[in-house]
Amino acid sequence: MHWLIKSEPDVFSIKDLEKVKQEPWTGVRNYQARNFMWREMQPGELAIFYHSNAKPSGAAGVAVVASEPYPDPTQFDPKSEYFDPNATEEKPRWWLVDFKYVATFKELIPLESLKADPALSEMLVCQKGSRLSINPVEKKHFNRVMKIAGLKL
DNA sequence: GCCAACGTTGGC
DNA sequence: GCCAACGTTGGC
Repeated sequence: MHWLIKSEPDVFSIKDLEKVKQEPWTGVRNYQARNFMWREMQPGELAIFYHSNAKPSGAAGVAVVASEPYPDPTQFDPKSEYFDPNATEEKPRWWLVDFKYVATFKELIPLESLKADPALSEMLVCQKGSRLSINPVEKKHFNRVMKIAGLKL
């Protein structure tokens, strides 16, 4: 499976990922998104790195799943904004994987362009009201975005 | 188990 | 900053 992961570039951008090389995807507090990381992602699977809440928002690059799932450490940290008082070390509630940097697109592909492409009309991120921070992406959609970006992996 | 109230996401 | 969409919470 391929994926799309959203991040606000003001908080953590594709450039930040390039700098640190690898990053634990902390702070996901949505069960659907968690389940994708916990139960479905396999190391080596590729993800479109998407900039949300940006000017403009859009597909910015590519990352790769770089770990097995493990408990999100921020859920146990009372000082973290992602602290969850209902989570325990014995029974963690939130799981994550690491992502490793793969590539940055020469130019960001704005959401507007993705939406304008008939080949991507069914891609989740193009749907109205799509809020999920981690989306599964069909291979044909992933390949299409790579083609638009002029990227050969 | 229903649903109103509330909170968050994210495009614009 | 606005607001549509939609997830979560909590009273009943």
